[in-house]
Amino acid sequence: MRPTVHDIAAKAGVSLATVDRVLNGRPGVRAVTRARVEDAIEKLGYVRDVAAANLAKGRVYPLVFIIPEGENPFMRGLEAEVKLAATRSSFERTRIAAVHVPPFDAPALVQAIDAAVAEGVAGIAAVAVDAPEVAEAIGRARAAGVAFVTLVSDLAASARDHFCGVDNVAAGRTAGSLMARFLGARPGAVAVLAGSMLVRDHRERLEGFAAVMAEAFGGRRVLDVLEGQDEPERARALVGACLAAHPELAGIYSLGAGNAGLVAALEAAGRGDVCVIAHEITEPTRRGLEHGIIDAVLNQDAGHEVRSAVRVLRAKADGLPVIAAQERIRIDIFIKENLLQPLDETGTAQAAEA
Amino acid sequence: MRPTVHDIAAKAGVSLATVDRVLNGRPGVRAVTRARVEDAIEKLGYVRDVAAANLAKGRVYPLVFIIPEGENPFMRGLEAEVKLAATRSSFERTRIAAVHVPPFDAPALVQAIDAAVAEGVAGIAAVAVDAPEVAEAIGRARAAGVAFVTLVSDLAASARDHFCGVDNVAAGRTAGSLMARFLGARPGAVAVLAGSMLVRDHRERLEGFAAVMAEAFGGRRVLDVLEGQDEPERARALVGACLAAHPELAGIYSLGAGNAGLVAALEAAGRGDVCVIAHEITEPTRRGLEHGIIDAVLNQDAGHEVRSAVRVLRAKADGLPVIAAQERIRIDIFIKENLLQPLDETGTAQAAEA
DNA sequence: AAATTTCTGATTTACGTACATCAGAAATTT
DNA sequence: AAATTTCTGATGTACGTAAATCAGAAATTT
Repeated sequence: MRPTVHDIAAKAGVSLATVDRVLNGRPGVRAVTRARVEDAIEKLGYVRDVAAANLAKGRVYPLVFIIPEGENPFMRGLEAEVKLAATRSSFERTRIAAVHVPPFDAPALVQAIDAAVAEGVAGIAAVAVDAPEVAEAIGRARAAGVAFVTLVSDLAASARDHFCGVDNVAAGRTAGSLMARFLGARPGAVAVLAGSMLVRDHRERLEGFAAVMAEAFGGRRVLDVLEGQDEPERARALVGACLAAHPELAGIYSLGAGNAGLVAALEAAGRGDVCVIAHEITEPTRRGLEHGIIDAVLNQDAGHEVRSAVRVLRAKADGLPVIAAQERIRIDIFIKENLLQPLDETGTAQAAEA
Repeated sequence: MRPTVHDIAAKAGVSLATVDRVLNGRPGVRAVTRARVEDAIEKLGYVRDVAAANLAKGRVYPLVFIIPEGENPFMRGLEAEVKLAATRSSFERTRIAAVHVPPFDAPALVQAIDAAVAEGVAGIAAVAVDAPEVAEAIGRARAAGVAFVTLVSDLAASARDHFCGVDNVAAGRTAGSLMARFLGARPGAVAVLAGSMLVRDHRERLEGFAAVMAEAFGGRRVLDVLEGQDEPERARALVGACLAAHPELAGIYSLGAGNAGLVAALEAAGRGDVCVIAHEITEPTRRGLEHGIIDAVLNQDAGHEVRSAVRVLRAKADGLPVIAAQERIRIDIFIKENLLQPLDETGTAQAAEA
C-alpha cells in the first residue's frame, strides 16, 4: 500500500497537522521539524494522492477555448474535442467552456479574450490571429493572472504562456520531402493552395515546403500561392484555373482548408496523376485519400492538442512547471494504407483487426 | 456544481442507502422505487465521481506484463513504458508488475502465465508467442477469472480478451505502398529482412507487403526472406551477403528488429541509394533516418499500447465493455522531417518550436 | 389477523487529503 | 521569572462515494 500522511506523521513523530503544514508550505513549522518531516516523506517515498487532494480541495478551474466559427472541418473537429474534454472535465475539477469568434478577425478575438478575463476564468486557449492588438489583449489577460495558450496557430512567443500545436515549418518540410520523393525524376512545377498568408501557420508551412523544393534535384518550380480563404468554392475555382493553365503540373500542396473544393477540381479535370499532399484528416481529405486523389495527408491530432492545452493551463494556473517534451504535438503522416476507419457516433467500433 | 448521490436521494425522495443500491446494482429495491431513482439520475444528469468512488472502494488491480528479455530495443522501450505506467499506477488503484521471459519461448511464457494466475493477479498482458500451448495457458487464466490481453504480437483471436497492437497486415501494406512510391519506375528487386517467420506479427507484415509489391507496376520481385532472429550481427551478415549477391537491389524492407546490423551493412557497402523501410523508432532506426540510410520508419507507440492494455485489463476485470475504437493503435509513419527529437532522461525538453 | 419475508430509511465508518480551530508546549523576548 | 511570541498537537469537518448495520415499514404468505 502507498504511504499516507498518517504514515509520515508516525515516522516523523509529529502530528498530522504538522505534516499538512509541511506538505502545503504553510507557516508555523520550525526548520528542524520541517526537515524531519521531509526526511520521512523522502524515506517513505510518499506521493500525494491527487484524487483525494482534489476531492478535499473542491477547487475548480474555469477554462475557456476560443475557436473560429465557420465550416472549416478541422476547426469543427477541434470544437468537438473541446466538447469531449468538457464532459470529462468535471472529473478533473475543471470547467471547460467554448466560445466562437469569426475566423481571421482580430478585434473579435480581442473582445472574446477581454470578456473571458472579466468573467474571471483561470485560463484561456485560443486559435490566435497574429496581430499586435491580440498580443496586447493576451498581455492584459496574463497581467490579470489568467494563463494563456495559443492553439494550432501561434503568435509572438513572448505574449503567451505556451503554444499547443505542431512545428509548422517542419510540417512544410515534411510535405516537401514527401512530394519530392513521390515525384522522383518526374518533371513539372508544383502549386500551393493556402487559406491566407495572413495566418502564421500557413506562412510557416509554405516556408518549410519552399525550402525543400528549392533543395530537391536542383530546384523544382513552385507556382505563386493560391489563396482560397479556406473556402471550398474558391479553392475549386482557383485549382481548376491553375490545372487548365498548367497542363504539365506535377503536384499540389494544400496547406490550409477548403480541400473539398480541391478534390472536386481534380476530379472534374480528371487529373488523378497529380501528386497531392494536404493537411488534416477530415471528411474530404479522407475521401480523397481513399479514392487516390490525395496521396498523403499530414495531420495534427486535435484531441492531443486540446488535452495538452488543458494540462498546460491547469499547470500554469497552479504555478507549476510544464514538461515541454511531454506536450509536443506530432505531425502524423497518413497515406491510404495506414488510414484508420473513422469512429462511428457511438464510439462502438468496427473491428481493429480480424 | 455536479449533482451528487445526495441530490439524487433528495430528488427521488429516498435515502442514500437506496440510491447506493440502485447505483451499484445491489438487491433490495422494489422495481417502482428503482425506476424513481433511475429517473432522478437521468434528470439530474448524474455521473459518478470515479475518483471519489475509487477512493472509497480502495480496490486495487494487480496486473502483470510479461515481456521478452534480450536486447531488442523496441522491447526495452516497451518495458520502460510499463515501468512508467507502474509509477503512475498507484493513482489509478492499479499495481503493475513486469516479468521477463526468453523471446520466442512458448514453454517459458506458459510458465509465466500460470505463475501469475497462481499469484492471484486481476489481469495479464503478454507479448504472445503463437503456439497452441500458449493458447491453452491463456484459456486456463481466463477460466480462473483473470483478464488477458496480447501485446504487440497476437495469437488466435478466441484465446484472449483483446489485442493491444497494430494491424500488422495494414502495416505491411503501408510499407509496400511507400516503397512502391519511393522507387517509382526504378527497376530492381526488393529484399525483406525479418526476425523469424514463427511470430505472427512478422508473418502478417510480410503478407501485406508482398501483396502490394505484387500489385505495383505489374509486380516487383521480392527476394527470399532473410531471417535475422532480431539479432544485429546476423542481420548485418545476411544483408551484407544479399547486397553483394544483388547489385541491382532497389529496396529493403526490415519488418523486425536487428536494425543496427542492417544500417551497418548498408554503410559498409556504401549503398545509400537503396530504399530502406524499417519498423519502430529506436536508436539505430533514428540514426538511420537522420543519416539518410533509412527512408521511412513505421512505428507503433509503445506508450499507447501499454496504456491501452491497462485500460482494457481494468475494464475486463470489472466486467465493463471495451470501446474498441478508442483502443485502436495507429501505425505512425516517420521520415527524417517529422521525426521529433528524443526526450532526455529527465523529461525536460529541447524546445518544440522557436 | 398474525407471522413472515422483502424492502427501505437512517446512521455510521471509511478512503486520503485539505483546512480550520483551539489549547498547550516550547522558544524567545522583556 | 514573567510575558510574549512562535510552534506543535489534538481534534473535527469536509469532499463524494462505498459499504455495512439495524430498525422499521410495507408487502406477502399462512
